[in-house]
Amino acid sequence: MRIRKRPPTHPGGILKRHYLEPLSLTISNLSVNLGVSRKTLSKVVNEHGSVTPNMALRLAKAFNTTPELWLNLQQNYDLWHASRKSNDWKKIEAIAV
Amino acid sequence: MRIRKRPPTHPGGILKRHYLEPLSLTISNLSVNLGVSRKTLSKVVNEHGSVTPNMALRLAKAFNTTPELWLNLQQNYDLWHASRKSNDWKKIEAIAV
DNA sequence: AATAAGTGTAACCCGTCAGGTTACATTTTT
DNA sequence: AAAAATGTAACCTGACGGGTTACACTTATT
Repeated sequence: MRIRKRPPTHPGGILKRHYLEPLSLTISNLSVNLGVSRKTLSKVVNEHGSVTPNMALRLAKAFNTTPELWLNLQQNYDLWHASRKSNDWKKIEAIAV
Repeated sequence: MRIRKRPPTHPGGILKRHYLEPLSLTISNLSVNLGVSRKTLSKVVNEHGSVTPNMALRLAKAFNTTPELWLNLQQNYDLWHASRKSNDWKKIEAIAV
């Protein structure tokens, strides 16, 4: 499988650069729109929090995207970090078919 | 966005029907191969546990698949259930562009 | 029939994380 | 200068991943 050297973009970065900034939306403002706490949204935007399925649904509604867009970004991010966190999985032998 | 009426297949179901049974692999057996506890694997197979990024890496190694295969199944499953769990997100208004 | 293997799951432990509220100090706008 | 926005700490609750041990039940296997 392909292993990137650089970490995949965190969904918070996309949210910030492609939505908040172009639309002049503040975190406080958007948090109200999304119906989540300012803290929760801030954590996501600053890449200290994850886009959960529930959050993905909210972002999708707010920005007319699919929830999968956000979840895929998060998934790639999580997968990359999981593959670095430990190396145990690398030693697993393929089941003979 | 598309809303399925029936819940997406849990990755555990795929694992069971497409890998364990055809290969006559037991849960105990595979759990050793994957390097996880029998309990953890049993929960996944019986759809009472999730495929985490770490587990996805293990399954991918064992069965020569991509980790994304397993994570996407889990993602679809989680998203479907999240969309049913509450309806708050449905009331969110799209940000005017 | 008897033994062995596989299984589901409960009880218990631990650590992590989502998400909320409140509060404070700092930065950015207006 | 005054107002708004922000990052983040402290604290709480609830959920969940993952591990071990143990028990009862089912399925093979001998």
